[in-house]
Amino acid sequence: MASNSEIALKKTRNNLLISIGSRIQKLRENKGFSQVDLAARMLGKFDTTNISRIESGRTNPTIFTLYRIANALEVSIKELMEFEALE
Amino acid sequence: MASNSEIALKKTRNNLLISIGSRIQKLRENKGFSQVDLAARMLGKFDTTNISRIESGRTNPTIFTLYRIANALEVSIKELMEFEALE
DNA sequence: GTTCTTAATGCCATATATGACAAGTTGGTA
DNA sequence: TACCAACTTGTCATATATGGCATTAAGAAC
Repeated sequence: MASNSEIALKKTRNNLLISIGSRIQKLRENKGFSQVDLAARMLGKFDTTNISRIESGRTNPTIFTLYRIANALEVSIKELMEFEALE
Repeated sequence: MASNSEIALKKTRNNLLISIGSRIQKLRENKGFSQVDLAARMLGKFDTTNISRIESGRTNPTIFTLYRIANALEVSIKELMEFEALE
């Protein structure tokens, strides 16, 4: 069974992932890129499927993935991290 | 066989991971924490083994892991990302 | 109606992050 | 010498990020 702290940790994780996903989506749309555009601009291969999953907070991306996303969006990782945390 | 761009991508990844690992180590040592201390301060479970691997750039941590590390080090994720890029 | 773009979602395979533990190393201190 | 703390490294299992592809849905055009 899941303890209260495990549930709280999962909520913290979900809030983080949703915040970052929203941040990415916002930056992407400000640039006028589609998810396909963004994946195409990234270093190496990256599947549009995963862009969708990251933007909606369904996966927990690695720092290298976020680095490549930031690069494709022409912002620094620091700028990518300027999101408002959900409670 | 690995193409030139695959090799370049791997080098980019390694440089990123080493930069972030060094940044974490520096912040940790400034706080006077051992790796055991840091792992103990993190939300949820985290193994000291993995602290070592992250600090030396041998693994590609997820954003949630970095979030928990930042939290344990009492800095924001943005501050954690203030590292000097290699090369 | 159809067609096109965009995005979401489901499934499967592979690579790897992490958990967990044992063993080795290094530096200090006695 | 021995001991101890901090760290590294190896191995294995499990969870999951990502690659890849098919399908679905919604909206905008025509």
